[in-house]
Amino acid sequence: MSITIKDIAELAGVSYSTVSKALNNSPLVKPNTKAKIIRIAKEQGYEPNFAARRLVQKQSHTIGLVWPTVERVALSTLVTKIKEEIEKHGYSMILSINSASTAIEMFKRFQIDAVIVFEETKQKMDASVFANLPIISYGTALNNEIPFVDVNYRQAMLLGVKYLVDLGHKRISFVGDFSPVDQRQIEKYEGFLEAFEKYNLPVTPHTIVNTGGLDWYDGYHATKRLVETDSTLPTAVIGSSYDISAGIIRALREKDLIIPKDISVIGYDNIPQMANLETPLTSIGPPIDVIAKEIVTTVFMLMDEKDSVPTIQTIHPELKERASCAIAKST
Amino acid sequence: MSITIKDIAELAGVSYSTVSKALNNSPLVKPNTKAKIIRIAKEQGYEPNFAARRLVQKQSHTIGLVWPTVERVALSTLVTKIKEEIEKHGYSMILSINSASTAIEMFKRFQIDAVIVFEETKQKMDASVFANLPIISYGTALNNEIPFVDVNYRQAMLLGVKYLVDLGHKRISFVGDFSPVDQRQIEKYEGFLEAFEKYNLPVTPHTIVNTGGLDWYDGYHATKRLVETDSTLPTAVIGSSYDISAGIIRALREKDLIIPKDISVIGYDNIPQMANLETPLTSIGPPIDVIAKEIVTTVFMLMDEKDSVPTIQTIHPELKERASCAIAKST
DNA sequence: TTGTAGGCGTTATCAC
DNA sequence: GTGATAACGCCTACAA
Repeated sequence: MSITIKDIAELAGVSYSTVSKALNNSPLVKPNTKAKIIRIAKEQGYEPNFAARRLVQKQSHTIGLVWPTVERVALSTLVTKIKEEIEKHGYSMILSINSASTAIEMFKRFQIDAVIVFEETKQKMDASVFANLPIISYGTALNNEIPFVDVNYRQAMLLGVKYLVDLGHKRISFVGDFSPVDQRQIEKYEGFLEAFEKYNLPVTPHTIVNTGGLDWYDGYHATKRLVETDSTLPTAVIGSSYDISAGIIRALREKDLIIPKDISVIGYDNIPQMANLETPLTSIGPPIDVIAKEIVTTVFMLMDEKDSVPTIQTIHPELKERASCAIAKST
Repeated sequence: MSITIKDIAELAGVSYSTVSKALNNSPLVKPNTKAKIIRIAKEQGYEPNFAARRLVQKQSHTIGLVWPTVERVALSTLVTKIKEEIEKHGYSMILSINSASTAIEMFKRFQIDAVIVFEETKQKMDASVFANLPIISYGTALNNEIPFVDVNYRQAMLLGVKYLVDLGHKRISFVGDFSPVDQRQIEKYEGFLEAFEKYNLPVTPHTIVNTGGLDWYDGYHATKRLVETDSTLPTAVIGSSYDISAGIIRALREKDLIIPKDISVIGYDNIPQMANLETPLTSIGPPIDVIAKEIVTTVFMLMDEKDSVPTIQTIHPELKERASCAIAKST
């Protein structure tokens, strides 16, 4: 049996309410007694029982994050950033890798104050699961009732294409995966096509390169195929994710194509790691910190007053210049 | 204010202790009343208050896992397996990406029943933090007082080298990272050297190849350098991790070396993904499921009776044959 | 400045 | 079968 404030009260010769006050650093207790009580508590290795405290206080000051797909790394940087952001608000973050409904069930047991969901698949979730629990989703809209932080992928592609066009590029390739499962990949693809039409770019056999996967590996192979054909190569390439872009760079280098002299490259995913690739990569997408901040801010808004939060919140992308793009050679 | 068993009691015209029993499906309450109570509870959207329950029950049936380095993927498969294993015991798993002491502090607030720690750095942790809390660490020994699940990396290397020697190989290279920070990498390296001496293998300029990092990337470059020298190539290579091995395969293929005809390869990390590489890789190390099971079993032992658990528990490696090794050509 | 007492929502132990 | 009632450990008026 662990030690409680009653035990301490006895040892200190005061009532346990005094102990409670002292331990909560209330100004209502004489410094002397306070010091004494605290000392005794330390000596006895007192550990507050949070279940009891929460029973009366109702708040855990903790936010739960549902992240069923740990094995896909892409979000790990974001998770870390979100944690930091949450801590700035004086809250803690806890993680579950279960599916959304199981995780939320568990979080409720812990009296979590709010939930952020990263679930990839659009799942039917009984509304009772998240009834009067501040909850938000990122990536895929979980449910039409749950506020959702979205990224404008289309606009990101537009930004990238425009940038390249302004540099004089015309033969631009999109290297990405468009498995129909992932809405985000599809939007990037569609965004590229839109931009393509908008700037009236010439269609070549290489305009769209399907990687068939999201690993560096997939980007590498796809690009390898691309550069090994006889037809005229693109002067610029847009990679649809960090990993894919890493593969692209590798494949281009192996073909002795100098970036950006021979070919320009832009990668999606605005994360610091882009700077550490073989060639520091100019990238598009909302900076990871911005996404984190947006998500966390929204969650706290939700906790304050549920109604003031829009159902969909869209984050706009930026373009970060690094060393992988150059003016197109006049051809 | 949410609804409690008292409210339900009133609506059902029974005492709240009866409601409690009914909701816990006690056989001590007449089916009729039970049904009625459950119906009312549903109607009212009753949600039990777990803080209150735990105040009396002391158990949360949840195990906390401390994993500060999400951004390093290597462990994610293991985390998932551990979660599954824990669920087999009817428990849940929850994750924190904070440092061990912060995470444990938080877990205690949630009345977690036990803790598993993946922390990479050996940190001084005040014993009071984990006083009478079942706790275990994996990877690096956290502290001499905390039970620790270890992997016998040396033996793994011995296994790999022996296997190759039995196939007739003599010129064997070790491609790995031995940054002094990571004890595990060092042990792999040392294990290789031991085996090397044991079998009296000839030292060549390529016996040891330092990758200087743990990414596929690092393995790729190191191997590239290796195969591009003029000196005689090894007939077999051991890669010290999954990612590094992926890089090795890539580099060998680019040099048009056929695996295993021209060169045999073994990779450390006995995970299913090894089968999906360009060449399915024969690998060494404890199967990931075995590690998970070992960790979880130990944790539950610890919860049952703290004293019966050895401080260090060592898991022994296995060798999984796939398609990357062949008999050495007689030279 | 300190102590008393009621309550938070459950479960568990008794009586009835 | 059902109902009081006492914990569980803590917080917070309010009383002293």
